[in-house]
Amino acid sequence: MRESDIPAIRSLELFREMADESFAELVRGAYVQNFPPNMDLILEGDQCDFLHIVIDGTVELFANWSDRETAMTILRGGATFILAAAIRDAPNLMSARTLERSRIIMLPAEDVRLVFEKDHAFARAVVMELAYCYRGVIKGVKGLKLRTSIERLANYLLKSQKKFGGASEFSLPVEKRRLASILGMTPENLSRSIKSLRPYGVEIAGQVVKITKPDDLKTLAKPTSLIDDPRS
Amino acid sequence: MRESDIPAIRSLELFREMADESFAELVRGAYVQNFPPNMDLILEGDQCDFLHIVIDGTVELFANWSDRETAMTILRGGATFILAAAIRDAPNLMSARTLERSRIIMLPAEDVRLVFEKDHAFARAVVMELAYCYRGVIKGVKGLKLRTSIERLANYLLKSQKKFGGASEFSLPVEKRRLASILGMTPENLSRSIKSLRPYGVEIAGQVVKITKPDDLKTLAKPTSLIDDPRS
DNA sequence: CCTTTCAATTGATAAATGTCAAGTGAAAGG
DNA sequence: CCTTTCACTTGACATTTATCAATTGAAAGG
Repeated sequence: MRESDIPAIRSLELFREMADESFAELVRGAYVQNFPPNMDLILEGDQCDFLHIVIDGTVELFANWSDRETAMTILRGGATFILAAAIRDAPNLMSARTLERSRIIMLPAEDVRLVFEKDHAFARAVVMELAYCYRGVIKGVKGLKLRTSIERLANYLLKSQKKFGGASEFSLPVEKRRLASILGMTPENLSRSIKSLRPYGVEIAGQVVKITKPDDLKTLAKPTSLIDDPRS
Repeated sequence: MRESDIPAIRSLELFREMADESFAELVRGAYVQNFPPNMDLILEGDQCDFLHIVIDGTVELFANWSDRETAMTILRGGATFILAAAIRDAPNLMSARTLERSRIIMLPAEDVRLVFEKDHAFARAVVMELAYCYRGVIKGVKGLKLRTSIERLANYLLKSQKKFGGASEFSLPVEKRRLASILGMTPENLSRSIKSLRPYGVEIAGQVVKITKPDDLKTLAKPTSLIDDPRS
């Protein structure tokens, strides 16, 4: 791995507070690698050998069952994945692939467990990260079970808008078919759902989203921090 | 709290390995209380003041949005809840109520965070528990997104059967309407789904489930450890 | 610049799931 | 023992969502 990657890793929340010595031990066995788009990184069911961290690019976590596939989440710079499996030394519950060319750190899971045993600050950070991820998934389940697909889409758009600083126009950061899968619907239905949001001031042309009546959209979406706010 | 409760708590995985001193500190501020059935314990959105542990009885975690409600999970003796919120000092994402008369330990969340800072063995146990819960929810999402409601029911029945030692006859441990909500369907649809499993050797009379053709049922359910095995 | 490819869309249809309105039946309470 | 209550069931129907089959359109590659 490049020396120049180290400060970027160190500054991630997961590694920020740990002792220099522990960090060195973690980084010693680390790989950093560039992957082309659409490259499989991890296969569901495999033993978890590395904790992965996305430095740059985009990674999709997905799962299969009986000829079906669903996107679980999409990760970007700074996100870790397969932390729970690495810590518990358990098989991966999800597969992972790159969507764009991506730069990824791989820390041997065994090193992670060893350092985790020794360094309390790291253990603390792991707990915080895991609790954060857990809460994220719970919010996802609430959305899936309590909302229709149109409501999920409406809330997704409002969330994206917020992420882009509230601009009334922004660009979808994922292909629509992946977005459909994330939201738990088919691409065909996403198309139709988008159309059905037109009366609420949503215009989507290609990747460009324009929200002209945010208040009307909010009336439909009824966003709540307990589902839609990624922090807290 | 009663002296007699202490060994039971101590023997839970979460507290088994921690130092005596830390355990004493945790237990000092703890409450143990008996609640009648159908008693609200926690309200979604409230700040999290206590880590809860079910000693005896049954607790339902559920969530509401816009006049809708869904059951998230059902907990029995030994289970902890609201751990992630307690650790992160964040608002509860789910509400909780007792289903039966239940005996519950409540540990002040602040004590949990304090002891967590000091006692590495406890921190380690918290991480293991959180990672376990995280993986449980991920399995739930996979079931919801990859399976139809009949497939979810079939797998639920097989899982229950396993829990009861593989007996061909056992009793449903929850009301059907709650089971329906857990599985993400309406009570009406659960009734019909049960009927549609009759060709696969499933007979349900009242609470009593009889599985006469487990192999046929498995062919339909296609259980996989990556969704249906609670451990690993 | 043309061709190819493939995501996205659209329409028609089917399947899954939810809603509403009655009924049934078993358990709890008087 | 009777009444009441309420979970559960059933049937009819509505809605939501998925599937299948074309078609469009934009981006990538020769």
